Amino acid sequence: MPLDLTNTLTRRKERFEPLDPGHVGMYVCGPTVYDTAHIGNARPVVVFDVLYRLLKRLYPKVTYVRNITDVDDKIIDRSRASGEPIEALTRRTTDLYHADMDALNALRPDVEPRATHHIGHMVALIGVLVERGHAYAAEGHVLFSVPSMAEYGQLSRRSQDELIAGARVEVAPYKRDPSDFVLWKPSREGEPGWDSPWGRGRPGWHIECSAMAKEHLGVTFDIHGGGLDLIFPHHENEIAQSRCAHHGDPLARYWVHNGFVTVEGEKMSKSLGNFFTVNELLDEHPGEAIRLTLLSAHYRQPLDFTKDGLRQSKLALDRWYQALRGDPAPVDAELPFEVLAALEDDLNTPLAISHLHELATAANKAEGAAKAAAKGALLAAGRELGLLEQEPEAWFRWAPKAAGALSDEAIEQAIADRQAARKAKNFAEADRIRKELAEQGVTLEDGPKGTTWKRG
RNA sequence: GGCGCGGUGGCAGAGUGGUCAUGCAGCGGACUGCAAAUCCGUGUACGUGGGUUCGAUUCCCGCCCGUGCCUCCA
Repeated sequence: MPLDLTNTLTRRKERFEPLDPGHVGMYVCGPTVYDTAHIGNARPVVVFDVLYRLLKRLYPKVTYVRNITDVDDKIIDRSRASGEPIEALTRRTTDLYHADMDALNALRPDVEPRATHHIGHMVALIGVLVERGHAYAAEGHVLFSVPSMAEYGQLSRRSQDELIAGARVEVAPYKRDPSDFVLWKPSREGEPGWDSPWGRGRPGWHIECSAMAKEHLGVTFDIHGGGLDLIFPHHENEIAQSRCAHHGDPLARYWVHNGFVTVEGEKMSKSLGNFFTVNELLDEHPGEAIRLTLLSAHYRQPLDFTKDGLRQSKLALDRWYQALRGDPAPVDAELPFEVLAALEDDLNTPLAISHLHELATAANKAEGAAKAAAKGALLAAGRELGLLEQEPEAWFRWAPKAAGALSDEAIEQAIADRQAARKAKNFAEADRIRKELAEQGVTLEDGPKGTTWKRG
């Protein structure tokens, strides 16, 4: 089965054909490490993690590159405001980012280049652009000359006239054209800076991705991903820089963009107070529930992130883990065809999820060897989505961080007491214990093989 | 203003030119000491007005509503 992806370049769903079927390259724009990741940052991570897993299944080798932007004005501002040195700030937020994304079961990329480790490549790239007349130096800055590239605007479908008409913000005096953008800017005393032919300074935002993508994936590679909002100006400018430096060769062949996240129907913003960091969500919700919520809408659709959505995701996972409970499922089962087909059709994760529900129903109904096989199929399907990666019992024992939850031992003891009461037909006492546990968020399930329990 | 996306049953959310999404919630049943979990059954859904068609939620046009981007925000 072939893979189809919606390519922003053509605005159409296209058959994915890698340059080299033996080795697929993918670049996704990563975080600027100045603050903890919020739920909007997590969506592309999870979406492209699903794509990465799928590509690894379909092709013998995949190189997934996701950068860390560790030089940026926001970092400088934050450091200045808090007094935390830049190195400490970027290291701390990078570590937290890793921990948070790990908790969402996102695989680490194969390469995670840091902008500060690629300044030399950026300077070299800028040098080529200046040499070829696509960039010019002015007042310590180096600017990309947008009018020098006839095809500028293809990805975002903007004509240069529109750009100029839309450039209402104040235009820096050193710009020859209002749409020109910064490749290199001067650093003042106390700001991070590197020596360059244009004086001590630091790179503009877009150039790092051009430089690092070239370094780790070559001039032209297969897939470039990121959030919808990056189409313009970031990706448009990356394309301009890279193509003009590389004799017009394409940068990426497939551009894949995920939709935005809103929270309870509103755009997420700090002023509205609906700004959720992944880290604080993880205190109250299992990582897999957050991940499933992010995958419950198609990646190109807007996603409204809600408490109720999280609750539903938790219930869905409860259902699947319930189906896996008991005798362990075989871990080497084949991925069910319909799940693979859903993912290959432009990463249709909601459809894949509906198949997981059907697989769970089938597993619940089956008996004996057929049950084991059905559980294996469900497990394989879940794992393909980066879900169902823990033991069912561990899942059901999960407790929110803040909860003064009963210990597992206390619960087990209460269950034993209740069993004794039940055996003595003292159902009033048995029900009292069950009610008491229920008030602590613990649900009991009496089965033929004894009583099992779960939190939440 | 320019470019774009979307309006599906109580909720979430796929999809399709002509019998089924799926899950949650609800209702009924089986199972259970009672529950929980599980299973079975259960719903005149596709913003609106036209058009194309034997037939449109699905294609085309208009309208209404919502929403995103327009220089450093994933």
